[in-house]
Amino acid sequence: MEDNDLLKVRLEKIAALKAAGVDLYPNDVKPQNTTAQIMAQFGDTDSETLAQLTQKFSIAGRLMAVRSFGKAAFVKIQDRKGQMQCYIAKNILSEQDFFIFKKLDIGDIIYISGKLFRTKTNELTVEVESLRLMAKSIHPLPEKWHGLTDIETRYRQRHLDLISSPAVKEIFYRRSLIIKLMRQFMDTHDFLEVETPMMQPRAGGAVARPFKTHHNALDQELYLRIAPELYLKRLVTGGLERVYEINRNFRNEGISTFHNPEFTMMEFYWSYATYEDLMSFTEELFGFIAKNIFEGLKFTYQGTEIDMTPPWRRLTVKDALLQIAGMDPADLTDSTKAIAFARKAGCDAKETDPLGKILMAIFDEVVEKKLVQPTFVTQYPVAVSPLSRRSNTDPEFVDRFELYISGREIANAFSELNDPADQRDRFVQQLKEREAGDDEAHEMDEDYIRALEYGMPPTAGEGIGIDRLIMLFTDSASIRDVILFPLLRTKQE
RNA sequence: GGGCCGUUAGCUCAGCGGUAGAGCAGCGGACUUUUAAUCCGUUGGCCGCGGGUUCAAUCCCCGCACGGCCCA
Repeated sequence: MEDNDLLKVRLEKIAALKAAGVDLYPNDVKPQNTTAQIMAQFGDTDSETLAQLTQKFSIAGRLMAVRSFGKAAFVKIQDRKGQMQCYIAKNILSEQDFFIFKKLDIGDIIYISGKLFRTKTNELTVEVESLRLMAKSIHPLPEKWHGLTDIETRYRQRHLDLISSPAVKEIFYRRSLIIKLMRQFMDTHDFLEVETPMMQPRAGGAVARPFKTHHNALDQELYLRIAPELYLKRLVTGGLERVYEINRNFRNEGISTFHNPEFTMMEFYWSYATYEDLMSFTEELFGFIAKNIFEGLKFTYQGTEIDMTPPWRRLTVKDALLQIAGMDPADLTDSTKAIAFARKAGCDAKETDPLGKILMAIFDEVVEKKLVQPTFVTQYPVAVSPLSRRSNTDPEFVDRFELYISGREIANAFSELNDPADQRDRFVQQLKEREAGDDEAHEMDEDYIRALEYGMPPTAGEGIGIDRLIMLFTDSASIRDVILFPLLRTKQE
């Protein structure tokens, strides 16, 4: 299924260019300027001053528009930072260069050089003195005005999306900036950036289904990691004390506007800190990013103003269930009552489930979407937190929080469980749930317990979903809009 | 996994039981200061795929594929 006629025309042009001795894919010219740099430097310079300039400028990029008058033309060249208008005139170019210009198509990569001037309408423009074809394009680009709107094509052929939509390009520039800012913030606070295994013999550190793979030489099953947690805490035990990792996690679960099977997470561990320290730290980190991007702590996400001014709301899971879900205090301690409430709220709950799990199912169904402004939900049931430290005030709950913004979980953090005996008990409990049919329950990890037995300092750790954070800071409705190549089903012909 | 929606020219979209339309892009022509340039002319379609209903299907029905949104 090829665009036959359009392709044929371009192939004829290629033949004509070749016959005239034109190299279609040279690599011997380097542009000395970018469109953005010229604009920044001469955007305010008047015509008279420009006319005095003897300096030549050269830019390269994709030909995006041609307005031709026969013997002259205005064209737009787009490079990584923007677009610039250029003026082509037959009496300025060499005969060969003008011949090449006439054979160009929108979408070709070209190089031009010349002097700057202002047009009648005062637009800063390069008067082209010489021109090179740098790479021939044989497929037509999306329409110039509407651009590319077909969502499937946008994700499958992201190059077309990036070429035709400056707003998309802007999102990925901002994504890079946000991650840079996070690194800067962590480095400033004396955290060490590390990399831990993506392929693990046991997929631990979170509650999720893993992807499975196989190493041939070792003849061993391996899992793509669902979290780096257990490795990062080994490093804390090893004395690194403050570590962070920004990298991909893989979870073999459904795809939605908030879930991609591979997603980016920043996880960090901070010795001698508690989950309460992490709340303040998170407020500072998010504030640091927001101030750099928005020059303030308030911004709009999908039509709703989000205010990141600290301190953020803090409430316990229990209080959230009482105040927001409208549960009765008796429902929180009685499994039968909790199950009845859960069923009424429309979530499944099995009689065999521990109470804590049932409560969290109600939380996810009823409370989550109502937490629009930044909110730390604290004190999770121990049953759903196999790696968190028990609370000193109530051992059935743990010193943990999840951060919700715009009704979505953005971060998960807790004071780490560093008592190896308790950790073993938790793993044993998880094994029981696995045997009861919960294939997401955590596996036993003897190596990890052994590491804890050497003594891990009291530590707090946090994971922040980078893609979701970037959605928030780019006002994106879908996680696919902040991931360059989101997973799609392979198309079969 | 379920529900709803979409798939028509390279792109953006109309059409809707009687055999395919527009704009942009392309091609030919005019034009040396345009800004989605303009003006004249013009090429281009397995109407996602497979069945069915019908004298006749892009249109109605069923299935499939891919995508979107919502739900689990």
